[in-house]
Parts: sequence; structure tokens; C-alpha cells
Amino acid sequence: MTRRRSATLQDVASSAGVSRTTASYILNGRADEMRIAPSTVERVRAVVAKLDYRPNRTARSLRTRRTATVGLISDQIAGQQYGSSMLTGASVAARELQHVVVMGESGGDPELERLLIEEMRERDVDGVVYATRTAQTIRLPEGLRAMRAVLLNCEDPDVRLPSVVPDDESGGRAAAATLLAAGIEDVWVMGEDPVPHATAGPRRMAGIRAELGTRGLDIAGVVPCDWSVTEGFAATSRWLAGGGRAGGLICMNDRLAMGAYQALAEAGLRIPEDISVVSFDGSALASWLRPVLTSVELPFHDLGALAVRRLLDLEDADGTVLLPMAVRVGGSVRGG
Amino acid sequence: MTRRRSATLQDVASSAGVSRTTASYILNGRADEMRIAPSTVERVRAVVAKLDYRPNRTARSLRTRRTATVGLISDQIAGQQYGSSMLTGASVAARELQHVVVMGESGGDPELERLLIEEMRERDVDGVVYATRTAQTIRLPEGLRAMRAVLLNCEDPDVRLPSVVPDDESGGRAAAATLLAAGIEDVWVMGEDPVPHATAGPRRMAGIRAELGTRGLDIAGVVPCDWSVTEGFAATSRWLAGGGRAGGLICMNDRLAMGAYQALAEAGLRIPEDISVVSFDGSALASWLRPVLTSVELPFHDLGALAVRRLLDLEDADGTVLLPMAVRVGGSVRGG
DNA sequence: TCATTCTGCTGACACGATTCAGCATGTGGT
DNA sequence: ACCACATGCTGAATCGTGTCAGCAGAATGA
Repeated sequence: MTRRRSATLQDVASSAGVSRTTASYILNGRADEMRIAPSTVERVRAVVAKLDYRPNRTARSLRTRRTATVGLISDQIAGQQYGSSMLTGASVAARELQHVVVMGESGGDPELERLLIEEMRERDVDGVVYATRTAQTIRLPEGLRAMRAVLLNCEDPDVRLPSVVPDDESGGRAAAATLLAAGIEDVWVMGEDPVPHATAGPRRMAGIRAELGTRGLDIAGVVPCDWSVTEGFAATSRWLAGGGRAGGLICMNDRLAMGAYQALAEAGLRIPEDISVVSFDGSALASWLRPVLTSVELPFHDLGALAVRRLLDLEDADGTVLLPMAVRVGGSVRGG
Repeated sequence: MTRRRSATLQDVASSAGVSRTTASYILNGRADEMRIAPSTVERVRAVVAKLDYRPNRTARSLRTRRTATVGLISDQIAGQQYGSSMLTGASVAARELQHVVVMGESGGDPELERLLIEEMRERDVDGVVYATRTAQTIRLPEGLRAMRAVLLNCEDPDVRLPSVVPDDESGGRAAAATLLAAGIEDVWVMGEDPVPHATAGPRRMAGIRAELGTRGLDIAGVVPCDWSVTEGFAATSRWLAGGGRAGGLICMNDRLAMGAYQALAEAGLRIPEDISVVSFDGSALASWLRPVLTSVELPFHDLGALAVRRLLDLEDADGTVLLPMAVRVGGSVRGG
């Protein structure tokens, strides 16, 4: 534990026989601009290498007011099942841009959220990515107005800010197209949801309708239910008990689809022979089901990465970027 | 964006008619020690409130060499399905101790790991939690020797360091006890694994054996396989095809158990009427299965939280702390 | 020859806090 | 009247860096 204090810029300068200023210019790539002689540059670089000099980031931050740190504030990122790769994506992108991510989870508590934002500001983060677990419209928290911010998986219609969200409408089209391509024309949708500000559901519905519309078709029916395994099971069971049948079932997420799988199995219906299932999320869960669930993937990793890149790219204009959702093909669609 | 610069200690001092020194003492709780008059203390505090003064953490760090920041380095925390709550736990505990977590995922790449450690040191983190996705013995990375570190979900037998891991042996006992309590005495284990340094498997096995031993019993048989859904399905199918039968099945994790569920269902065996299943992880997946899977819970949240607390508690001695694993009771055990 | 420009570098201040050493002033004892 | 001590505060150094303004000497132009 008793490592001697590491080399400072002064050490480098003295050892190379120049002033701190000169050494600083060289290390900040301003040697040409400042007309430092090549021989001097070389000498200083050699000393830097020999002393294994690392600039003290704290001191630098104090001067420059930049901390090479970005905040990631969300209701639930880490604790969540699948969305945590947003965090990985953000972290990787930050690293590429020589930054580091500090995380804050509010758990949905507005007061805690306020404190987290306050803390980020106190720590002088270079910007904040404000993320939500589920895609939705939000009102930007007060504290963020004064900071550079990017919205992740959410949008504020009233504020001009960069925002990164999945392209759920295209995702919806892709889901429907997958069934159409298999010759399935009677499509039911499981899980239209009444959650107030959620955007994923409505957009996916719109996409599905639009795609079916290109063939002059419409959704055969909708079963409302929460996006959970147990609700999916219950809703599907009720639907089947009521005589429900369809060539294809589009589930609003993978968990719900898992519930549907259970209900269908219990009713003796085989996937995909008797009914085809398509879902959204593209989570690991989809790949665990038998048959593997065909699911339209949420690009969590890319969402997180792009949010950070937009945050740190000062040239970037405001506005929403929609990230495409790819179909992960499994075996739950007939003839697929 | 054009917020005026926020108040500094100097502003507070001037405005209160005292020196920076005095203001600093007051704000750092050294007023008594320094014999500052109560009236002065009150005056300064009032000004602090009025100006909404927040100490500049960067400047403070430069002086004190403490950043109120802890690093969390792991092979895969965020990207992982269930372990990400370790991160949440760590983050929450850090907050309670006025610290913040910066995350680094190496993806298992030793070179990247080295860079991450280097970066943490450069950023002067107050300590590093070194975590692994799966419980295992490791060799402490070189770079961490010079820093304060705590191991999370892993242990280095050769190095004296605080370490926090789940108590897998007791977990194993609990799993076996659950079956014994239901009167089940012929117990098979799915998923003994040959992964080199992994500790979870062997310890759980030892616990199971010990618990069965208290009744003069032993494991009826073991089916080796990877801890994945597909392997669980395949291994269980083979076992059943070979005439395998048992009163109780202990699966080494929930994913494997899901595969077993699928194979048992395919063979027409009902859970728990025909066979009882117990597993490890206590993940959300367990609660999604039908019937809900009884599973011995990995306390990820607490693991993460305790690791950070031990990291920041300088009084803490070295040594491994085992965190208990609770049984989350579902409906997969007969009579449960 | 002298003014001007270019070359190569440095001194000194600033960023915003912590903290050691010390300086007036009052108070009590002899 | 003088010393000792407690009280209540402050000056100045320090952490390690970034950067403006400027300085000496050489080269150039008229």
C-alpha cells in the first residue's frame, strides 16, 4: 500500500529540462501550434514513458470543468431482466470516447430521481442519459434542463432534445410481415395495453395494422392483458376457452408469449403446427422456449451505445432517432 | 445553458464576513474543534442555504485524494440476466455511503480488464469491487494489488482480501432439506459441472450430500450437463429415455430446471405429482414456470451491497463472508 | 544598421477546496 | 504590572493541471 506518489507534470518537466507549460502543451497535442522543437517533444515523450506519467484526472477536471464522466439515470436499468444491456452498450460506447459511466437508479421514486440528478450535477458529469425501462413519453425532470441530456427509450414531446428509441412501428410491421410471409392472414394480437404514457404498444399496433393493410387485411382480434407471464397465460386461456382460434398470434412481449405458450400447451395446441406465435423483445427467454420463439428484437445494446454517442457528440442535432428492430427467427411460425 | 457559475466557498465566506478557512471548518463539522462561535456558525449556515452552496467535489478530491467513487469491475454484470441486481445492490449501498459506482465490464478479456483497472486507478477511485458472473476461485489481477479491493462472488485463496460470496453449501442443504421435508428420499441431481474454477456446483453438491447424510441417505444419481435450458432439456430427456425416475430432482440452476420442465412435460410427467423439482437461483424465471419453481435464491442484491459496504468500511477485516441463500417456495415440490 | 517578425520557450495566475501554523484579544492568577 | 492561557478567527501553502501573455534571441527585410 505504500506506493510512492506517482509522477506529476512537474516531475516530467524537471526531468526533461523544460517548463511545466511546455510539457503540458506537448501532452495536449499542442506542440505544433506552440512551435515546440521536435527534439524537445521527443525528449519530453521519452521522460513521460520512463516515469510512466499519468495526468491526474482530478486536477485536470478542476481546470477544464470536464470530468470525462457521463451519468445514466433511470427508473430501472440494472435490476431489469433484459434492459440491462442498455447499460452495457452505454458503458462500451463511453469507453470508446474515453468516458466512464456512473449509474443511478431511482426505482421510480421522483424524489430519489431528483437527488440523483442533483448528485450528477454536483459531480460535474459531462452529460446525463435519462432512460426508462419501458418506452414511453415523459416530462423531462426539472433538474435536467440545465444540463446536457439525451433521452433513452423515452421522449418528451415538449422539449427539444436528442432522443433514442426503438422503431416499434417498423417492428410491428416486421412481426406482421413474418406471419403474412407464412401465408397466415388471421392474426390476433395479445396484450394491447392501457398503460398511460407507454409508446411501444400503440406503435407496434399501428405497424401491425399498416402491414396487414397492405394486403387489405386487418387484425382479426385483440386480447388485452398485462405484459407478464401469468397474465399472458390467463388471458390466452380465457381466449381459448371462449372459442378463440387464429392462424397467428402476435404477443406484445416475450414474457407474455411464454404465458401463451403455457396456455396453448395446456389446451393441446401445438406451435407452430396449430398456431404460429410472434413476439417482441428478442430476449434470452425467447430462445429458451420450445419451439424457439420468433421475436422482434429490441436493440438494447445499440440503444444505450447510441444514446451515449449522441450525448458526447456536440455536433449532434436534437431529435428522435429510431433504431430498427430485427426479427430473430425461431421455430414458432409455420413453415418458417 | 447560461447558468451563472455556482457559488464557491469564497462567496460564502465573503458574504458571511468570515474567512474561507472558517467557512470550511464549519462545513466540515469541525466548528467545535476549532472553537468557532455559535453565532458565526449560524451566520455561515444561513448564507450557505441562501446561496444554495454546493462544495465542488472535484476541488475537494484534488485536496483530499478521495473521490467518493468506487469501481465495479466484472466479466459480465450488466449484460447478464439475473446478476445485474448485484450492480443495483452495489449502487444502493454506495449511495448510502455518499459514494457513486462506476462500472467496467471486461467481457472476460484479460487485456480489457487490465485497462479497466488502470483506468479506475487513474480516476482515483476509493476502491474496487472485483466481481465475477459465476462463483469461482480466481487469481487477483496484478493491478488490484496496489488498490483497496473487495472480491464479489469470487475468492482468491492466496490473497488476504475481503470477499463476499453466497453460501452455496448451506444452499445445497436447504435444497435437499426441502425435498426431505416432503418425504422424498430418492434424489437425483442435474448439472454437476466440470467447469474448472467454479465453486457453486461442488459446494451445492457437498451441501446436498451432507443434508441427505443426516438421514443416512445419499444422492441417488447425478446427471452431468451444462447449466443451460437446452442442455437441461437434452440431459433430462436422455435420462428419462434411459429409464431414469426419481422422487425429487435438484437442478443446479433455474435455466437448467426450465429445460427439465420441458423434458418432463414432453414425457408426460407432472410436477409435482410425479416428480418434485428444486433448483438454485431464485430468478424471475423460476416464478414464470408452471408450477412455480421452488428455488434456492442467490442474494445478488445483498451480495453487491455488502461488497461495497466492506470496501468502504476501513475497520473491516479480511476474510470471506458467506451470504445465506433462502428457499423461495413455489409449487414444484410435492405436498409443499 | 535598425525595426520587424518568427522561433521556442516560460512565468504566473487560475480552478475550488483543505489544513497547518499563528495572530489578536480577552480573562484570570500572582 | 506581567505572564499564561483560552477564545475565535485568518493567512498562506497546497493538491496537479491548463493556458494567457510575454520574453529572449535569431532571422529577415529595407
